[in-house]
Amino acid sequence: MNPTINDVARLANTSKSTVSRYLNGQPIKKRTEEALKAAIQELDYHPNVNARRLVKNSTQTIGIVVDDIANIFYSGILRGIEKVANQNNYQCVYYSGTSNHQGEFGFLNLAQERQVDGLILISFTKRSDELFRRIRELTIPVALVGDGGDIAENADIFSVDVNNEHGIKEVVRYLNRIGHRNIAFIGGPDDFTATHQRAKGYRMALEENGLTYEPSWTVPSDWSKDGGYKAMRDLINIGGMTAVIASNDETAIGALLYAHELGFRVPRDFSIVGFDDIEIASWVYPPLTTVNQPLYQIGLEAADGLVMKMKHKDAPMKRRMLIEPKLIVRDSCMKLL
Amino acid sequence: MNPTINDVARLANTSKSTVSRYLNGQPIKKRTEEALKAAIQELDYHPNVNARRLVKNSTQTIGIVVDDIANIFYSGILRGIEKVANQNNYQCVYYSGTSNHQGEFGFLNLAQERQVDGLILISFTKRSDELFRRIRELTIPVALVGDGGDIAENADIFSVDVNNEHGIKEVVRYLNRIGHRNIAFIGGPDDFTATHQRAKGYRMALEENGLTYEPSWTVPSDWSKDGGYKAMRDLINIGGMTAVIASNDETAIGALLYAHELGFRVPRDFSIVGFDDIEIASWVYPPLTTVNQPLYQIGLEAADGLVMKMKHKDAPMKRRMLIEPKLIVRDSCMKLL
DNA sequence: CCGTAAAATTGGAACGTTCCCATTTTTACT
DNA sequence: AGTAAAAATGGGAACGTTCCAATTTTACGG
Repeated sequence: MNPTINDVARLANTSKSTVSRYLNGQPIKKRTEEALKAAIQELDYHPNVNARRLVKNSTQTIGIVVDDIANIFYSGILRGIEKVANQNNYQCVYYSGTSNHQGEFGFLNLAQERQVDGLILISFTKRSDELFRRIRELTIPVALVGDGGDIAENADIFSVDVNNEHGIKEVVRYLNRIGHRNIAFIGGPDDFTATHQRAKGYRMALEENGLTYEPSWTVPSDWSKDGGYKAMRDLINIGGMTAVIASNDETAIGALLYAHELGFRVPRDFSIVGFDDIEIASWVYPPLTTVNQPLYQIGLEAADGLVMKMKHKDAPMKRRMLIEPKLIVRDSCMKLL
Repeated sequence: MNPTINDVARLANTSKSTVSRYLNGQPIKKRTEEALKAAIQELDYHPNVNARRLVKNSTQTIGIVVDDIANIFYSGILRGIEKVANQNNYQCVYYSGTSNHQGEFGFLNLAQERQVDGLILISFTKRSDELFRRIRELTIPVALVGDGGDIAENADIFSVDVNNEHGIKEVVRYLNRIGHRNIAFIGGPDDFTATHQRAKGYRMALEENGLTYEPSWTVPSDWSKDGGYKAMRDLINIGGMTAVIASNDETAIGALLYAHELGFRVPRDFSIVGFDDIEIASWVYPPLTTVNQPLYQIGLEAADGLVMKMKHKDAPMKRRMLIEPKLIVRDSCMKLL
């Protein structure tokens, strides 16, 4: 029904081999090239990608696995990946874990059925040992966005992550510099590795700056706006702090909302800092001081490492990459004194 | 290198045909079934999807074309589509127009190379006649999210859109009911069909409610936060209105920000309404009254229509579906009198 | 235990490419 | 013009499935 390479060959008075060579950019005599072009146009021929993939045993495709495609947070990362993929003539297919009914490891099928030549796994939650075991059995290269830990490093899996610890330290240093001595901290959910890294950064930075650590000023939360709202309520009940570091922007915005509702002014009564620098961090009032994660760059690096490995199967994979986030000062902190 | 169906057959002492039939859920004798299961496990066999696609000339895949995957606005729609797709054993592949260097119609390749069995095009900008011409030449079913217009309707292309006109009318009615007589309007960019529908709804609703139309109270904008900011500045310079309808939430938030910066209080000094009900509409202060677009449902409907057509090629395609948006009252409007 | 109908199984063609290798054509040079 | 080398071409196998027609096995009544 659809025209095949044979139909083209017949019409152009040549052989399928020649057509195939032409399609793949190999040299062809001028005269036959003209004829081929005409024939292809005439028939509206498009190569059947499935046949090609079968014989080449490769799909020029990168599988991108995310918890939820629609999560705004991944946007920048995806853009970075797509950029590199397109530059190198790879296609992207997205696999959203939650919506597929094949369970946690459903994405493995993408690899096992030879639908993709490489895989990028994006997740910021703690990854199980089982996961690494399964990945290691795959014959295609895999790159991780988020924490891979030592296991990944030892298994020829490339991982790109942000230096969370360092990011929070920057925040504490900044607050200290503008006069804050009493700094509270709103934590994240336990299953995210960033939660622990950020909490650790907070503790260490207090120490490094000679600020005392008051246990009741650290309250756990869940990275949601409502969680931040509640956490701020708890903190205000305890009282005594002049600044609050929320370990992500959404929580910070929740905290901001609660403060507003209680009639407090930010930053006059409380300085608030977030983390992530999501787009809307600058949309709230006052625009939020926060830590920018270079998501685009993260995507770029992850894809770059993967593509390298896909192109040169024998090349050793890059190991691990820690990207430094940057403090973005807006209007949600007040200079004391 | 990878085990094939033949390897499985050999190990289980049967033929590839039997294996194939087993894999496709057809009846098999109990004894051979056991042997097959064991062999498949033993070899860690996974069917090669490309071979299957070649012979079946079908991929069980839906292509989803968006301007930009990362656009938050599409999130809900994508979730709806994925839901239906998964329920019907279809896979989704996303094609993001802008990042691919194949030009405006690059997505056509997905269809022409037989990578997908159906296509959902998501876009809210005006679609060109050229586009419809090209779509009509495709041999696979296509569904549209956004305005298809009469052309789509006449070309067996199913489209799902929101009743923008009606949505804005609801807003005007509501504002009128709580006492507003002087209502301004911030428009959207010209190339979005929703822009015109919403503007039309505004004009018509004023008339229907006996409110006078003041031309200078309609200012065009671009659906960005900064655009809303500037539009509000213009409006305040003109003055006289008690309420402002922004034709999307992002603009409304920009307007809100400008009002705040100038020291006005919302809703005391101005009532502001948005459109879309994006997630953060409830994150700003005050939480924004807006019109909710049932994005999830839109995705559901679009996918449902497409799947129907893919399963029964002969069935007539659904025509056009207009979904009614709903007014969400939050705290950004004040009751007058 | 045979005959027969029904059920299960099998071998081989087909899907549309790529790629190898043998053959033919073209080019370059004496 | 003749020849060697280089370039272009064409035929056919291979990729790993599905599906059809033909064959073998099973089930069962007599």
